[in-house]
Amino acid sequence: MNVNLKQLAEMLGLSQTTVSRALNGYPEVNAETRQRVLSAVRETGYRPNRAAQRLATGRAGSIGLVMPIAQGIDSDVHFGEFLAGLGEESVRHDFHFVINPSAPDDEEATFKRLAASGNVDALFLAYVRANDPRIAMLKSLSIPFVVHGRAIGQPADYPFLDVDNTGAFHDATRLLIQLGHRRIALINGPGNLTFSIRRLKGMRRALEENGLSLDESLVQNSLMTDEYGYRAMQRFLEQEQPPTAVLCSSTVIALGAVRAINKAGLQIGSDISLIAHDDVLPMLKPENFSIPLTTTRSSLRAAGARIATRLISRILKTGDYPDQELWRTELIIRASTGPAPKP
Amino acid sequence: MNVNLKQLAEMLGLSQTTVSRALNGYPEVNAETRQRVLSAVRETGYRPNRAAQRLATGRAGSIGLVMPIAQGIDSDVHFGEFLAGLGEESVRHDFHFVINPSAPDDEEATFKRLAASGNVDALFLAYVRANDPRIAMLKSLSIPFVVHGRAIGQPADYPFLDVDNTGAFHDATRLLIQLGHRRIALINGPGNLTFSIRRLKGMRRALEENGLSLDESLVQNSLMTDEYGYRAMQRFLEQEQPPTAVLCSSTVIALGAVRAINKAGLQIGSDISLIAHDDVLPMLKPENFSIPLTTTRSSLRAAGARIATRLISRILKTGDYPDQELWRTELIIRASTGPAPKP
DNA sequence: CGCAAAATTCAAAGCGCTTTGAGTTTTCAA
DNA sequence: TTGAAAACTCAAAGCGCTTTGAATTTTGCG
Repeated sequence: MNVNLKQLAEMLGLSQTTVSRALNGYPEVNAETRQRVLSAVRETGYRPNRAAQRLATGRAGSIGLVMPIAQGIDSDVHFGEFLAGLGEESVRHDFHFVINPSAPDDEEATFKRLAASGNVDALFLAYVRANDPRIAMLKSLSIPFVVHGRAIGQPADYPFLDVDNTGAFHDATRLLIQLGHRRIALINGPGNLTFSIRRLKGMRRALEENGLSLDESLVQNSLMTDEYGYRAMQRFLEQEQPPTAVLCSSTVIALGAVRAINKAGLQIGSDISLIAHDDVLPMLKPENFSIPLTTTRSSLRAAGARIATRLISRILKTGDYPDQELWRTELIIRASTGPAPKP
Repeated sequence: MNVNLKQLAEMLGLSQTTVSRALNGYPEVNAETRQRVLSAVRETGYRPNRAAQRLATGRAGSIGLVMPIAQGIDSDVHFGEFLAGLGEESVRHDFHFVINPSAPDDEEATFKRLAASGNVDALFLAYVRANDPRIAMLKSLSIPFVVHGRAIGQPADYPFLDVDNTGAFHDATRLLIQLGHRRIALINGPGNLTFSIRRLKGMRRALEENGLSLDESLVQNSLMTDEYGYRAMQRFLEQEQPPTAVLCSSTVIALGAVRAINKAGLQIGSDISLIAHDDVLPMLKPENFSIPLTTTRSSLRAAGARIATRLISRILKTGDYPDQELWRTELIIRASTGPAPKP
């Protein structure tokens, strides 16, 4: 049914060597010969056997993901969305995944095992923590990797793709201040993850630049779920001096926050302003909220695709991508932000 | 660094054949010899080269997923959770994934391509639609597959794992009727998916068994998101004769429904009862709702793991699992259900 | 004991691809 | 025209495993 290289070469009256070279873009093949090969491929539907390629080249043709099974992360919407981007791009290059779920305390061992197994030729790390020991470990592993995020408290001398979280929340906070808000709350992601830390930092910086200081009682760290968003917002609103504005680290959190605000009988955009970070989840669009949300935006799916591209190009040694990227976010104004209410 | 079969065999003074057989559980190896081999493996940390195995056996060692990128499905929490189960189990057997995102109208072609590529030796299908043509296509493909769900309107003569959706919603509805409810609403998943169809059917049957009939205006089909749950519930409550109970096809939907109910100033469990289907999403536990939810429960992650087990056992021709499984759900009573309010 | 049968073990042939090192043919300046 | 360099093409050797078919050793029974 399926032809293999040998048969293809025979049909063309060429050697396997030449055909293989023609296919893999080697320069020492006559242009005309290459055309003949290519059109034969089209006719026969020839597809190289990946296992043979892998064996011959020593490349595994797959990327290792360690999927954290810590509570609330694994089946996180955010992770799924990221995965979609990664998958979309990988499949284009015929790359596989090895998804390795792992408990947090076993992650380092899992990475090592994965790298040693020879089953993957690149690794991917996400959910970076403050001074993440896993990065040093990855560096020692002599296998390409890209980190989604950046550590804190250690030199950024490794390949990463990160979103400018500090900048995003700095800009969002500044906007709120310009609108007259003075008490601003933050419903953040888990406190040990660097993106949460940086978002808080951006917020704090903007406050300080305007002579304001952060009220720690208006900061909440937790998993980014609707439920936590709801509870946090409710707690904030129960304070003697409730905030007039709130930042949410995800639209999923915003979902709960909005619910609490509505329940309290307050009007979003006038009584209280809300800005959420938008990962561009197709299932939760900020413009579909009853009051469309002002957001800082950065597509998680695009990030996944980009990381796949970079990893694959590194493996195949093609193309030339920057080793470190910091994506700026866009601040998009919708109806959930407005001037601070008169006291 | 890493030993290979040849070296291992040399160390042991055996032939590659014998070592290979010892490792793969062939019977014609002396028990003592096998022990020697096994302990040598432990000492050297020998791991067979998967690419070579794949080439030699013709098995790809991976499972193909077609990840729908239709709006609202791809990065669906439910899909992520399922994936976690699948991944957890696969990695245990050193199996890979080929995740192939695909637009709905291109899915059949994607499956075919995947099967023909030789890159996968089993396929997996989810999000089954009423008279799903993809099943016939899978049957024609001569590659093992398991369907998550079941079609409707064609013989169930293929391997599947399904949840008894009809039974689940039948039982839930019956409970509500026993509690005195007469007007019961349903916020369902997409109307073209079979699990939605069966849930409606279960509900309808329970109603009819009790001399009641379904009010079509109390049924809503849509993506299973918070937002749709909210809107549907709101619409129901605006009716002249609002329902006194509602069934939700997912806890995610329940999230929105609860929000709408609260907003309307109604009390869950007394003014209105709610039962949701619980996929056991770690991020959204029914017992954590402000009013804990009564649910029909069936773990999506467990389903993923089970499907992986079955597929792998089929590929390796080990073990012996049933070809068709229908999982019953549990009906768990919590505080969101109560007697119908007096009219 | 002797010999056929059963129990082990082995050498060698692939699996389908890449790549090395060696031709063979063309091209082009002298 | 000629010879060296440039441009192509090729045969063959792996990559590390499984598996076939044969060889060797043990076992069991007359």
